[in-house]
Amino acid sequence: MKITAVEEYGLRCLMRVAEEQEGEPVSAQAIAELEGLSVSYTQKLMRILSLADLVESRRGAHGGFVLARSSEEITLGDAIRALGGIFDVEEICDRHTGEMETCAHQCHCTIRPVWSYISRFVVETLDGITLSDLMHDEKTVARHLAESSPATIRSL
Amino acid sequence: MKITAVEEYGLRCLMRVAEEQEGEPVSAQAIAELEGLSVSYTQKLMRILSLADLVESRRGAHGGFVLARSSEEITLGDAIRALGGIFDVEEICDRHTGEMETCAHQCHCTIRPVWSYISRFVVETLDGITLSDLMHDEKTVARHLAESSPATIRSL
DNA sequence: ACAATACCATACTTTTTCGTATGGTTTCCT
DNA sequence: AGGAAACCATACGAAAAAGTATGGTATTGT
Repeated sequence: MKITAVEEYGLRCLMRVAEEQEGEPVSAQAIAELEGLSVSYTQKLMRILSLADLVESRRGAHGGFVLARSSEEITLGDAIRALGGIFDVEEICDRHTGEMETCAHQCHCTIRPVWSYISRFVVETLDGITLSDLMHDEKTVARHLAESSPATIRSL
Repeated sequence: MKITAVEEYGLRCLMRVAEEQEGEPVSAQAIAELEGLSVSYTQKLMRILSLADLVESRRGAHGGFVLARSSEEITLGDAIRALGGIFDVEEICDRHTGEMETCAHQCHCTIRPVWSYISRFVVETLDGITLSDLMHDEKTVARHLAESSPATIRSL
């Protein structure tokens, strides 16, 4: 179970835009320097975020990217979904080899509810954290996590 | 955030061995047919499980694979760790591009505790479920998950 | 107007993961 | 003994992901 490069770096880039205090656009060039990424790659990541309507782009001199909504209105869940998404039970079961018409476990799959449980937890956790939350220090975020215990994960 | 093919199929193959009631070895050929995988690929997956000491192999006629321990003593966490592992915060931060000596967020990384929290939850959940648990029907597993709410996830 | 800045869109290369193929070794059975 | 069953080890090819490059378009400022 892995976090992809696009998710990891894309989220970092998004945070750089969110952290801009004056509301000025942040250029891909600037983000690339801050994160140690190439400008090309940064542009690619920003385009994904732009197409997902998480950031708005401004062309031309002094252009760059600004958040499409306030940092309180964008959750980590929004970001991760845009950048690749969280695994889903249906997706897992659909990825069977072509030799069988349908998932070998379709009728009697006991692994399914485990993935379902975990992915639900992850989605709820990420949806409960906004970019604004992340702009505080680690302890604040940790406290926020501990206090926001997902309640619905018990209802399978 | 994705579950890899090796994790998915490897776990299924392991379950097929666990489900063998008589304690007879299950051949890669037999597992391949049950799961709709090629024999080659199944062998590769079983080798991973074998090197991780989750299964033992028996060569020769009537050979195959048996669990190295009882199904009560092998957890999903053991299996996933053998098959690729769960993402780790250190691993994420180490995967920065070569242009910077160290992670751009080293001193002030607020995303870190979120991944830490999630990975901890996943590890605890998977470590709390044995292959034996999975050999019951979905409802049993679901109930088991709901009842075994990880307690330590709050202590960051 | 024109040059500089910066995003846009797509194509390309490299790396990793996925899956297959092959030749070899061990064990069992007759 | 000898052949068949089954794992072992590695090499190979295909597909997906990661990352780069390039030519183009829009905006700003002089």
